[in-house]
Amino acid sequence: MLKEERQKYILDQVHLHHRVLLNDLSDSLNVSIDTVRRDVKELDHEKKLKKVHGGATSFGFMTFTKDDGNIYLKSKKISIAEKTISLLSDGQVILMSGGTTNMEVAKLIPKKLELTVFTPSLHVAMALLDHENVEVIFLGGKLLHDAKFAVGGTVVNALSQLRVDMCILGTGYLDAKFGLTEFDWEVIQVKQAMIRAAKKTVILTVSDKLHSVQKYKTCDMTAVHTLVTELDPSDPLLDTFRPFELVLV
Amino acid sequence: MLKEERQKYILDQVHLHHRVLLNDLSDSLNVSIDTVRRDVKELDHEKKLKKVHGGATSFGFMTFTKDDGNIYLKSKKISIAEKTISLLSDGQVILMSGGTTNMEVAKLIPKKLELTVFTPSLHVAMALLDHENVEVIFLGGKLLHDAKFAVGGTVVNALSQLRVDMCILGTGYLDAKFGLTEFDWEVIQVKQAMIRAAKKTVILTVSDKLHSVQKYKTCDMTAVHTLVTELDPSDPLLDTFRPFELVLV
DNA sequence: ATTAATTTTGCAAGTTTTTGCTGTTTTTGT
DNA sequence: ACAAAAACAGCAAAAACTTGCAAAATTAAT
Repeated sequence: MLKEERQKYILDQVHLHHRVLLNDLSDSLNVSIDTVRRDVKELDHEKKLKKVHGGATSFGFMTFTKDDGNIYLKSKKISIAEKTISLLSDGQVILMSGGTTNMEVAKLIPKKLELTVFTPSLHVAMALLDHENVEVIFLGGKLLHDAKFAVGGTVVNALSQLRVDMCILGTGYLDAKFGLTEFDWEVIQVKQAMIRAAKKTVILTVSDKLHSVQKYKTCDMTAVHTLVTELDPSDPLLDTFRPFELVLV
Repeated sequence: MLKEERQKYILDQVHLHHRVLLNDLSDSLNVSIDTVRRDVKELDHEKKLKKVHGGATSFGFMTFTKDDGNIYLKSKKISIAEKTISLLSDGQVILMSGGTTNMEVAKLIPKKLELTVFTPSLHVAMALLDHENVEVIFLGGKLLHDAKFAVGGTVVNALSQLRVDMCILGTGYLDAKFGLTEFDWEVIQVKQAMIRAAKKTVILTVSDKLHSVQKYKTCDMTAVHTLVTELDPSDPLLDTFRPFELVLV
């Protein structure tokens, strides 16, 4: 197994579980603990994850300690959020999924902007309610304990009766070949319904999550209209996505 | 378990409950009290929380209780919440409205209690999601900016299809003659639907709100099965409510 | 294809961290 | 003031980390 594959696997595991133990990694990768240790050390140095005693955690893990080492990731997300907001205009009706990037969008919406937002995310809803001129409609359903996100038939059903201007998907992994993928089946159902309900689909993703594939597929790249990352639109990392009819913001 | 996980759990608990006991932490984390003590000491040194004798508190809580003189009100509500929890049992399906008293109930639910809870309140939903064994279903709809509470046809509609064991109404003013009253018309609609959907109606109210009347009426006293206040059930202040078939907790 | 240079990997010895336990001191409530 | 609970300090075992080094694998060059 190549070193790159290993490190990618490690990153995926960290993103998936928010934390990993070096022992588990060494076990499932069939390499010595030293090798894993070195890999994690490297990834930590590249700010891709945070090495801790006995394992590693993702930056998003520490929800309450905002001023730790994840300033990099946070600033990326804010940059993405700012770009996203330029896509919005008065009177629009939009859908927003969950995720920390969408949270930043919700927080940064200008006070004067008049919007109607449907969302199944508790956190996003909460953040949106700070804005007097935003009408917030929560898509109710069974809530996932970890993601604070509503899933299930009620949500999908409610979405099937909507036809909104835009749908902003926050989390998720993106790959030119495999499209948008996730690791939670129930979330997939909701996101697919969101895409169906919207005229345009906007994907927000930090560049770390580009060229990554997870277990389940939400949609093809052809379903995506706009891709927002913190990278410059001309960045070569985005080349594989150019064949599609995307607006790279 | 990673040290980081532990500390995150501690921080989450502190932020959620505003105060934690070292013993409880040691218990639920399955580590020695010394380890918890060291963790809290560290977090205190990092200014993430405030260590106090026997436990820790969040910074926000301290200022809240000191500046606001409402420690009394808060302790009243906690007392009410504790009484309310004694009404709950494993496997029940219940409805919870919003309000700070219901929030306290949501926070204080024992970790082991298995419940299914429907609620239109963002705050209550958030607090409930802390409990692994509680299934939380959010009743979606248009959210009120101030109350963080879902109202409107969707909520009422969803409620009309439910038949649950109990409905716990948190806010509201109570009077023997005029029944339960509110000042928000849209909230009334939802509460009425909640009462219709439940076999039993439980009202939580601090004694300050007894014998008060607001603009709109939710229901008569005859619709109420149980009344929970911080007062002793034999308190003469409750005399006017005794003619009704109430359980005074 | 073979050899040399470079990188990567695994191992062992020594160091540091973490954790639970001991007994002692301090704090708290009555 | 006294008993109970909590905090502290020191200690020892276990787990995790570091470093240096040699074997193995990968890459580059002849």
